[in-house]
Amino acid sequence: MPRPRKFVESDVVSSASEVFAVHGLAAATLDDLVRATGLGKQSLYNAFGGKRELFLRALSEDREEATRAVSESLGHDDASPLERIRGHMLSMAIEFSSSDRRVSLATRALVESTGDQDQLSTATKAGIEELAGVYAQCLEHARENGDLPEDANVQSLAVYFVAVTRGMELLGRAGVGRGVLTAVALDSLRVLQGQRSEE
Amino acid sequence: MPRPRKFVESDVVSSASEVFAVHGLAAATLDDLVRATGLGKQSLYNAFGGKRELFLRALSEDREEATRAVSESLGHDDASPLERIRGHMLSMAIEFSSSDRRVSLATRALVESTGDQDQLSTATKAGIEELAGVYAQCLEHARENGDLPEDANVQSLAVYFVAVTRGMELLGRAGVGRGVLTAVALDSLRVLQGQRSEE
DNA sequence: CAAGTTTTTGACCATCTGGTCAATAACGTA
DNA sequence: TACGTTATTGACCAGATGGTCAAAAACTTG
Repeated sequence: MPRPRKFVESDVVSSASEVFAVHGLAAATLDDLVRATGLGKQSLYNAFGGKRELFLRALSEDREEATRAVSESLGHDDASPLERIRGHMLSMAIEFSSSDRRVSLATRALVESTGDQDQLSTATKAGIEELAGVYAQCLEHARENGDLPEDANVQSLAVYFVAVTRGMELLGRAGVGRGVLTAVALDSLRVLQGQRSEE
Repeated sequence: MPRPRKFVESDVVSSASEVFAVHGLAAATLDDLVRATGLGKQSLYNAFGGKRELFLRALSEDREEATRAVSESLGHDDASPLERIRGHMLSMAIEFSSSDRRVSLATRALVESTGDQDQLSTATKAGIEELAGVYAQCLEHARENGDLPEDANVQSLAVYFVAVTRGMELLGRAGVGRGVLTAVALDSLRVLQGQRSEE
């Protein structure tokens, strides 16, 4: 009976995501979003509720996408777990030294969040933990493989890799070149070598 | 002859810096700055030129301060170079897990910069390189000490530590706890152990 | 084909933004 | 003490912002 929507929600969120990745939450104007999505203001409002809510939707989509991508990158059976991590970090170095002005929505959310408990930072923290979980899984496999010592702290190493990638993202955005970023990625992998029991 | 200023420039920049660290450039309202600095809008404008210019001043002060702090932290003779880096990273873990909502202006500048060549990102890149230089110096000493292999890539390791600290900052802001952050810091140091010649 | 429901459209608005202007105040000097 | 110079003050502004409203449009079903 009702008039059907002309748009697909996920497409709209995607377009919005793009805008947010370039401008951030505060700096993205409602008009940017209207232009990018093709919807009218009111339609946007009806479907999502406002700029902030739309950002949260984009953030959660981004989180899913990021997790999925890393899972795939680390989950293949084509190489040993450690080699997969290596490949992953190297591809990150390439991605982050691309020239576009995008910043992951997670980083945006973190930087633009205002409170300790607001949706932005809690959502992002959850995303970080989710991502760390993916790394941890791969590292755990490595340990079972004997590529990592028995007592390696898989959990903290996982968070460590999240931190390194975050840092690489920022450096890339600062204009640090691909060569340097790749060297950083390679350096970061050394924590996995010669892990001796001491801590 | 002229009427003297009632304020000290560096104090004003400091107060402004505080505001920017909490809100960012775009989100900090001129009114916030007026309130925090105690100056009138026009005085601010006379002395600095505008919000953006004031931010750039704050950014450059922040950069000096950051470099100075790290230099001091890494430059003392109280311990071996490697131990100093260790101490530094651990103190970073503590700093970044403090609960205030500050974000370094460098990170702010990076995230809020819009172009490839704008002042924000170029200033920040210079800051990163400066910081990396400080790390590099300490690492070089370590190498001379024999604590690092002859062929260790001091330059890229230096950038690596900048990346890790940047990542830790973000994670800390996301609410990752002090214990985890400390573990990450300790992990990050392992790249310095067992550096064998391979690359 | 008409009714009912929801989307869409585009005009509208109160508020706040960074920034400006002209008038006034304060100081050192002559 | 009067003058020249600069700082300060507070009113002011054009533009943009996120958000809202009421009317029109579009589709499905009975």
